[in-house]
Amino acid sequence: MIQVLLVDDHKIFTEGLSFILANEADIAVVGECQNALQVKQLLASQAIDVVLLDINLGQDSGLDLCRYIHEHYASTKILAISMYQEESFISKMLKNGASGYLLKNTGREELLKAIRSVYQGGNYQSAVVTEIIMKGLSRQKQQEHNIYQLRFTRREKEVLELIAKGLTTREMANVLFISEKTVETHRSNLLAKFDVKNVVSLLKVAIEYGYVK
Amino acid sequence: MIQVLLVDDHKIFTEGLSFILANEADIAVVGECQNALQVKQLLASQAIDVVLLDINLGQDSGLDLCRYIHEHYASTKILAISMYQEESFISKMLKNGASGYLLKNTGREELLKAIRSVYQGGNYQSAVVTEIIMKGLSRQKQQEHNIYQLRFTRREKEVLELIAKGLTTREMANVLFISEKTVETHRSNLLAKFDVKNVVSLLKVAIEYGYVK
DNA sequence: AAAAAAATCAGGGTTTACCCTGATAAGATT
DNA sequence: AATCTTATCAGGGTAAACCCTGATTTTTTT
Repeated sequence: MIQVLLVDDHKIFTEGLSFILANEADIAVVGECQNALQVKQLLASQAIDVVLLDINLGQDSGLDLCRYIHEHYASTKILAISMYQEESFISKMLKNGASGYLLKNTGREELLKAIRSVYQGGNYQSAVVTEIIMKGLSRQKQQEHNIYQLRFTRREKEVLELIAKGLTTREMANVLFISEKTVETHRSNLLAKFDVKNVVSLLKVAIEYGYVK
Repeated sequence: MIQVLLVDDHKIFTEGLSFILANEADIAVVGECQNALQVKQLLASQAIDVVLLDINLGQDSGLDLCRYIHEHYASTKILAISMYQEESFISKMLKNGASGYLLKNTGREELLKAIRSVYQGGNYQSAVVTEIIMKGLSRQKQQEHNIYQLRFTRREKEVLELIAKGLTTREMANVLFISEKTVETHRSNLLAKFDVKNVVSLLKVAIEYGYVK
């Protein structure tokens, strides 16, 4: 009997999955969680074989939770579920210990196949996901400037957020207790990293790629 | 028997719903659609009582589809489902003919209640949604400056879009064949209407409220 | 220990954004 | 006919953004 835990902040989704899985003789849903805390508590009290984990857990980070589970419960397999087919998400989840990545637009059959596959120690990626990863890999080789894998320093993130709040250079300098010149440097670096020429474009791209909300 | 149609581009979600609803004696799921075209075709061939409609249909706009259904099949009730609790989304859906709005984090019980309620000609809003709408309404009354009902002139819309593309005043002037001063006037009017003090905030608010994508 | 990355700041410059007042003219509305 | 809205443009100013070069110190990585 495969002990399965469902994790998604959308209750109706986990309930739906629960109904789907209820029909399978070899699968038992032992819990449905809406947030990271619930998951940690449940894992502490009970052995779980497979966790169906949504990346987007509202407040909590599905990524962090994924790593947590993988580190603390090595034998528990994780199947990431997401509606986003961004390559960055997928590769991050896989790096953080997920044995598979499913999109929410996959069907019941594939879900069942994936659960059984990872339970037996294997991996499972849907065809679509595999394709995306492949494309990502080849893209990485070709073009150096990949906006999905930009890395920012602590300060750059802070400045980006303050820019998004509409603060001017002077205001940011006051908030961060650094000189205006330093703020300008960080902003300038951000513009270069995003390959844009003014803050308006910066903000737009940053929102578009989820770096700020 | 309530004839229900499920519309969501995430197959696994509609399948989950389908399983949930299968247990109810008075409800029959007569179809699951992943896009607008499928919905239109199915509606043309079959009478539907209630459509569970996700706002986010990938390519297609759930909003437009909502209006389409409401206009062409007046007796068909629409229950909007979304993971977003933005007041703008909710009110837009309700304006476009939805009889109710559910968040994806509502449970099975509430879903069933909502379906039966709208089927009988009523409306249904979950407590959370009601609260959000109320807040929105009271906000409208209190503060005269209601960002949701701002009206823009043709030029203002054009300038806003160009700003969002990151163009400078000069570039906009060239594109629109008007003087820089005129562009400045339009931009200035936009800043005033949105009640912000620079283009960065302008863009952010405009994106937030759906005036630009 | 050495190298790389990150954070800090400055001078000095150009460009763009932003603000205010004021004005004209065409088109829509009442 | 009178009014309102929209679109157009100008002068003249301040503030902010943006660019380039160059530099020091701290932190992190190798």
